Amino acid sequence: MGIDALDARLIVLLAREPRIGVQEASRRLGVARGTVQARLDRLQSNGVIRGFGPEVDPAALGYPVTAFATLEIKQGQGADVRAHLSGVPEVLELHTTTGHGDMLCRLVARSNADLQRVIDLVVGFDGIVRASTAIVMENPVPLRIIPLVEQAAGDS
Amino acid sequence: MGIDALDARLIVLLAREPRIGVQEASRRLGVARGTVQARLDRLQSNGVIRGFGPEVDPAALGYPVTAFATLEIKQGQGADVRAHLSGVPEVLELHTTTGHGDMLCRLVARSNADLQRVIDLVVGFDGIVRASTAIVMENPVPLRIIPLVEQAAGDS
DNA sequence: CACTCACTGGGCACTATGCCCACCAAAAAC
DNA sequence: GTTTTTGGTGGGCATAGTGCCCAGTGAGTG
Repeated sequence: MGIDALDARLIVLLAREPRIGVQEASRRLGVARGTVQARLDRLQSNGVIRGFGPEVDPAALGYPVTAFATLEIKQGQGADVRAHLSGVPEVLELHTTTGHGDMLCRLVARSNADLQRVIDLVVGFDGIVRASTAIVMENPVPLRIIPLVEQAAGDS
Repeated sequence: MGIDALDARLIVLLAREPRIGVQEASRRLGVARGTVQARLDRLQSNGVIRGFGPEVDPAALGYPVTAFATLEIKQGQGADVRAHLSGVPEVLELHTTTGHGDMLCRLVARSNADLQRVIDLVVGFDGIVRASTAIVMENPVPLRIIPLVEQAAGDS
């Protein structure tokens, strides 16, 4: 576990220009193609790189509203709630957490009005005691990984 | 704006097996290669597909702890706080929200102990009045988009 | 009816891929 | 101090995919 500077440069390069292939990457990094191939294989079998799936923008799909909901769960109902929420397409991710709530989930909706429908879908379930929702207004830092990769490479 | 069933099948296919190319995709979908190419181009220029960057697992980088922090900001300090947080690599994303807090950010750390360091980094800034942190224990629903894509295709 | 638009199926040159190999240097093991 | 791994280099190879072109067709629209 751990990553060196070349790994980091490779990941950053792929993050910035995903369309380039192994050949082009080897040229940009100034190393042999075989090296890039070996690094990529290792990073993927390591699990550092999970895959290269398409990044889909919910807004472009017609779901421009994002919200985070903190849920409080009735004791022992965790599994049922998980199953229920995983069946709701508008629930993009779900975490169980410490702290005031028991779960935190990310929601999307077609509009603020539609968010009401989604929230009703989410909390309209027996195991959920209470929900508090925060609507996202701006997203000054979109989900990113590059700075972390660079830091992980720097002090490893 | 909107997506049809073929678009959805293409996105789902790419999400499940990102390594396949246009050729293979056209075979799987039973359409001509040119069609897949045209659809892909359209989805990308639409912004529906933002890109195909590598999905990096912070845990595999040595950051297995994830947390969400709700921040309360001093009036008029929003911009400064944004700039400060975007300079912290462990801040993976940042949103401004309605509700009790003013901002919500996703953090990662090397350990629970290290999380203390990260939180100090984050809140050790003038504009931040208060922070409450929820540590993620489990992630029953990892960030996903497929169900939403399928729904968007179904009722469009 | 004419027109546009998306899809088809084919062809083309070019390039990348996956997979070999021998060779080399630095680090690790003995 | 010598031997063995390990990781990188640079090259070659057949296969396959890419980007890009075209003419033809069928559906939907004005």
